[in-house]
Amino acid sequence: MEFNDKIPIYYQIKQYIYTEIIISHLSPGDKLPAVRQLALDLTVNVNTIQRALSELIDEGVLESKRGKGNFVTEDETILMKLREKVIETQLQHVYDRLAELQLSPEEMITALQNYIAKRKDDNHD
Amino acid sequence: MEFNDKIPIYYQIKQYIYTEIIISHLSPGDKLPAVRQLALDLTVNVNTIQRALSELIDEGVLESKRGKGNFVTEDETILMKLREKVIETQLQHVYDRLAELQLSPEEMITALQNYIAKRKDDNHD
DNA sequence: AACAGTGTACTAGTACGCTATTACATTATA
DNA sequence: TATAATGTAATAGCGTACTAGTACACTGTT
Repeated sequence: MEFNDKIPIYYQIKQYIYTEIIISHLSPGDKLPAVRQLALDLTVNVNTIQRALSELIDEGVLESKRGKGNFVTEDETILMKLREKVIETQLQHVYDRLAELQLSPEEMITALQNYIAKRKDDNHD
Repeated sequence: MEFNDKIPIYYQIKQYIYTEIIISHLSPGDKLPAVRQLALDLTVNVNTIQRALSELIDEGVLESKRGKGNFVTEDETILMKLREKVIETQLQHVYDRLAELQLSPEEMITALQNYIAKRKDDNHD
């Protein structure tokens, strides 16, 4: 896994787990890989994994069962809003930044459309 | 100025200066406030300002004149591409993140449109 | 009961970003 | 020429992120 060196690794791991849940690679009640295994997979230290997981546990996204493992919560009210919340955070970020650069909402839409079109031309995907 | 504590302050200051140039609060050849003044304005240490400025100087966006001050470059080729480059970086970021979340390009557009509509409803601006 | 697999906690050490402070170099000005 | 204003450099100290290593607590299995 590639990490952005401007943002704490534990924070990026949180985003990664959000993603895994949102795209249903992890489902409610699923057991996560063991912390030592995650550390190997992501080539970071166990403590860094633990830092990320403990925050997710505090948020109620994960549940920890000592001796058993970490599990995706089965609390529907939390999971239902997760996708919407994560996506909205991204949109808010790009909106705020482009607004700083004095783009109008209409210009933001066309800028994104043009960017997507350009990617297709460049065989960017 | 408010800083995101997940990203280095010097890096956010770079973004701030990019913005000031792009929206023409700073024009080619303009003198920046003195480093000590900037430090006061942004309530950070002079060294942190210096860290940001030295990278902008390396990039050719600013020019340093010892004893005189720091100035926006008059090199048109650099400034011409600055706006496009900064905006594209933002679009790339949101595109990549939403693609991770398995949104199609079409869904990204409508998601942004809906977000903008929602902001208007909420009197968000 | 013993063992393996799990999460959790703690310590020590390294690196980096930031602050505070001091000093120095260059330029313009009084 | 002296002084003020500028950028530049260097040091020391602090907090946090990360790593490495060790130990402990709980659970399930043999």
